Amino acid sequence: MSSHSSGPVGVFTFRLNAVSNLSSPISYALGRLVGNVRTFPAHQDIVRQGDRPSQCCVVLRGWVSRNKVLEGGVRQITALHIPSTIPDLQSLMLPQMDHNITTVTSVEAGFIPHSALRHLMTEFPSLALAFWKETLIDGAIAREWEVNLGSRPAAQRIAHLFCEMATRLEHVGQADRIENALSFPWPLTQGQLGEATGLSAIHINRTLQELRARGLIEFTRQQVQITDLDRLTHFAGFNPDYLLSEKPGQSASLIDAYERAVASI
Amino acid sequence: MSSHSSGPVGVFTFRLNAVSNLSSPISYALGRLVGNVRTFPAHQDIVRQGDRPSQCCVVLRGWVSRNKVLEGGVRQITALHIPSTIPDLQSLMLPQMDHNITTVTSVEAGFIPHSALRHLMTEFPSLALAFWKETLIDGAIAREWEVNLGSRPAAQRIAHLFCEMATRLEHVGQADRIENALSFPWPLTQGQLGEATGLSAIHINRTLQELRARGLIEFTRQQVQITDLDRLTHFAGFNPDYLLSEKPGQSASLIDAYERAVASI
DNA sequence: CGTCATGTTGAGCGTCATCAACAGGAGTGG
DNA sequence: CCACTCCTGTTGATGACGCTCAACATGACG
Repeated sequence: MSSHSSGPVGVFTFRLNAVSNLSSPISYALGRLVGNVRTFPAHQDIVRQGDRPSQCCVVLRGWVSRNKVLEGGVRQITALHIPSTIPDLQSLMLPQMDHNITTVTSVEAGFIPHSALRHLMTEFPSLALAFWKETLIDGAIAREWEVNLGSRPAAQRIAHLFCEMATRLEHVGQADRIENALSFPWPLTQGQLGEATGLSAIHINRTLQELRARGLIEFTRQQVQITDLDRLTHFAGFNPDYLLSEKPGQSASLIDAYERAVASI
Repeated sequence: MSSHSSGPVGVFTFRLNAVSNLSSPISYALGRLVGNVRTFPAHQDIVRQGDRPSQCCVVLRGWVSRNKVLEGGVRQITALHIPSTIPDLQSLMLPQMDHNITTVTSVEAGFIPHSALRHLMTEFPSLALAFWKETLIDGAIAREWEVNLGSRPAAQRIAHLFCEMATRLEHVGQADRIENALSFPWPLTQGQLGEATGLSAIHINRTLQELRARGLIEFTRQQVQITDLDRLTHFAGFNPDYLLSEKPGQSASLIDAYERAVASI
């Protein structure tokens, strides 16, 4: 537990320890680098396609989306990010952003200068491994979204997204489970859900009604309730393996060993 | 230039230098680790979903696809890989594969044991940065595929894939350019093209005819010819920036500096 | 025998339009 | 200061219509 665990940065350092298996000194140092914390309103770009950031953004509260906008104005959401992640970490290695980072809800975000991150990476080489692993998991999620967009009909596509977000939210303690039922906040409008699934807002509306009629999900404003997770999982063809290809803590040994090996040179 | 540059491993070490900006000693060492080179027939899995590989696969000749198969038997191709890449590099960090690696053509592939890669990464910490960067570029390509699958109509979707592959192939010298025309090998059947774009094989067939009728592309068996790259680029809404978010050689300074910084500890 | 080609049919989904519900903000009067 | 209205923008809901694309044919070509 770092001294930051109680503030807004706490969720960040907590995740670094639990999910990314970073050792406490590294996550503590990272947490201390987060500065310039401020609040963004909903539906606002934090980073834009074509930008060349000199700092990275840490999401501390709220949801953000990765998205690209086509010439015609159509927007495709390619990923959803929940708190404690660094959505534009790639700008450290790829200077020009290929997509936008946009707030979904009101968002509290902090910033870490690239220079500080680079310095910390030379001090703790295993940090690069942790970042690489984060990127690999993002990649696995992106692949599953490709399958969703390319191969599943509308109802299953929406259901699959709900399954994925339910799993990810529960994993960071932001979903309430009672037996086989799961409820969690859902800040996306039907229009945004359409942008994420490649469907029109109208068709989203009708398909949601179908899912409700089947008794698979319920909506109370800003909140989704999955009545029977097993049924929804089966309906959507959801397999959670891709979200965390290993049990938490398992890769700690690799990262620790790497740290010791480099330090001993 | 390593001593391997003339053999099949040459394309691998060449790309490590040119694209990944690895220094010659590292790429030379990596090239030496490639062993057990053998040839796979077309349409065969090299690595399967659920596998826990203990080695990584280096594609030396031919094309492979990343793909996932749904319960109903529908296959979604999420990425295409051309020679000189390591498609299952992620198995170093995420032990369980979330997707299949399948040959498209006949493929020559070599293998590097995880243990050797891990050892080399402790010897050259900047190798992790290079691998991370590769993963980030893969991620940028995956995002563009998500946009393709979710937001573009059939004709533009296919045209966009042709633009992407033309650019990537030309980048490694496997496309012939004459003025504004570009021709390159195209080993995918119409069925596989459908699996990559989320369209039925029949609709692929008809849309290809439409593209031919518009004079945008021509087909000779196993070969695609883009008659006017600018026109096709405009038609598809293709912007090549995401493929290499920087000019080759630009990130060499970061990786070199990282190598020196860690070595000087 | 796999791949490409071509016709027919219909389901799935997009587009356009309208309407209700709701949340702010400005102004008004109490 | 608070309550009430009016206005406006956003979201969700619903109907009518048309187009894109999938499903199931059946041949033709290597």
